[in-house]
Amino acid sequence: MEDGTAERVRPRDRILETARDMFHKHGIKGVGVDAITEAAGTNKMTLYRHFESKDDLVIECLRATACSANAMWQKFEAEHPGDKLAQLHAWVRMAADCLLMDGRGCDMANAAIELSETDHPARRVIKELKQAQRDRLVGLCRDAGIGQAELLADTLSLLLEGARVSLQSVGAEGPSAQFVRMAEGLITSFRAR
Amino acid sequence: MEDGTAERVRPRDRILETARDMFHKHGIKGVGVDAITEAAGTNKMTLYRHFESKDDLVIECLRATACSANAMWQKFEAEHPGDKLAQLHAWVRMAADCLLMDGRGCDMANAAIELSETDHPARRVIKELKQAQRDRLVGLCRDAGIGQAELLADTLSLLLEGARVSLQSVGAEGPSAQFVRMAEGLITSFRAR
DNA sequence: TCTAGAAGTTACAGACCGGTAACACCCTAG
DNA sequence: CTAGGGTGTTACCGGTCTGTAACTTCTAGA
Repeated sequence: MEDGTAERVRPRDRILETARDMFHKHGIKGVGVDAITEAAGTNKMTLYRHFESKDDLVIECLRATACSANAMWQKFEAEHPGDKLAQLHAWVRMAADCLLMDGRGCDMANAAIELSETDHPARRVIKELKQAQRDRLVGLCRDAGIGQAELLADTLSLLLEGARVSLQSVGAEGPSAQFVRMAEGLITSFRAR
Repeated sequence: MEDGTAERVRPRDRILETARDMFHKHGIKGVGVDAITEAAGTNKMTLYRHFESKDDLVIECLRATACSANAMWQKFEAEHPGDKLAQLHAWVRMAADCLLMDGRGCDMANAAIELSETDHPARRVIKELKQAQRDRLVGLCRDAGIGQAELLADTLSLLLEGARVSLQSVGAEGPSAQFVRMAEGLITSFRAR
C-alpha cells in the first residue's frame, strides 16, 4: 500500500522540518537535539541514524531553506512569465511580506553569526548558497534591463539583510518599516539611468 | 601610592573589556564565564562579585559598546566642527573601515540574533541603544540639510547593518564590498532632491 | 603594624549538552 | 509465516555550562 493519503511522513523528514522551524525560531545553539526529536515525535537514536551529527543536520536544514527559496523564484517566473521587471517587483513584495510575517531573519545569516568559528562546516554551505542567491538577483536585474545590475542587486541584498537584522534589534517600527519605499525608490532610480 | 603609571587595572574593568572582546569574536553563547575570567587573569568568583549574572555582564558589555560609539560621534564633531555634511561622510568612512577591519558585525545586532528569547533582559537595552544611534544619524542628516532625513538615515542604517551581516555570510567579496559606493551615491541622490 | 575588604583558590552542585550502546518492537516485502 | 530493516526505549558516557560555598591570601589605608 503506497498510502495515497501521504499522511505518514518519514521520521527523517519530520526531524528535518522540525529542526528547521526550531533553529529558525530559537537559533542553532538555542535548541538541543533532544528538544528537536521530542518535538518531531521521535527520538535521538533515529536522528543519529539519519544525520551524522548536529552540524550535519544544520547543514541539511540550510540546504532545505535554499530549496524553499528556489521555489519562490520559480513562483515569480510562473506568475510573471518573461516579465523580469515584474518579477523584480514581486521579489520586493515577497521580501517585505517575509519581514512582516516572520520577525526572525534569514536562516543563513543567523547561522553565520551564531557559528562564529571560521572553519565550521556550515560556513562553506552558507557562503555558496548566499552566493547563488546573489547571482540570481543580479541576473534578474540584468534581464530586467537595468544598467548597473550588480550594484542594484547588491544594494537590494544589503537592504533586505539589514532590514531583517534591524527588525530583531530595533523592532518593527525601526528602519525596516521603510524597506519597500527604499527598494522601489532604488529600482526607479536605477531604471532612470 | 596612587600608581601614576596606571598600569594596574581593576579586575572588574579587565573582565568587562575581556568579555567584550570575546563576546564580539565568538558570540555570547560561544564563550563561558570560565573562559572570560581566565583570559582576564582572574577567576569566576570575582566575576560574580561584580556582576549579578552572565546576562548582567552581557548587558554591561553592550552599554560599554554604546559608550565607544558615542566617542566616535564626538570624534566626528571634533574633526569637522559644525560641518554636518562632512560628519556624515566621516560616518560613512568610519563604517567602511569597520567593515574592512573587523569581520564580525555589530555587537548589538549579533546579540539580538543570538538571544532569541523575546523576554531576554538584554533585548530592552539593545533596542533602546539602537534607537539612540538611529536618532543620532537622523539628526545628523537633518542638520546636514537633507530633506528626507529620516529616509536617508534609515537607508544608510539598513545598508550598514546588511553589509555587516553579509560580510559574515557571503564574505568580503560579496555585496558589502560596494558599501561606500552605495552610501555615497545615496547621499548625493538625496542632496539633489 | 594592624585591620578590613577585595581578590584568589578549590571544590562542588545541578543542569544540559552531543553522541553511543544494547535491546525490544513493529511493519512490510518476500 | 518469516526474516530483516527501520524504529522506539532506556540507560549511559564524558564534557561543559552557570552559579555558589568556604576558605585563604593579598593589599591598601589608618
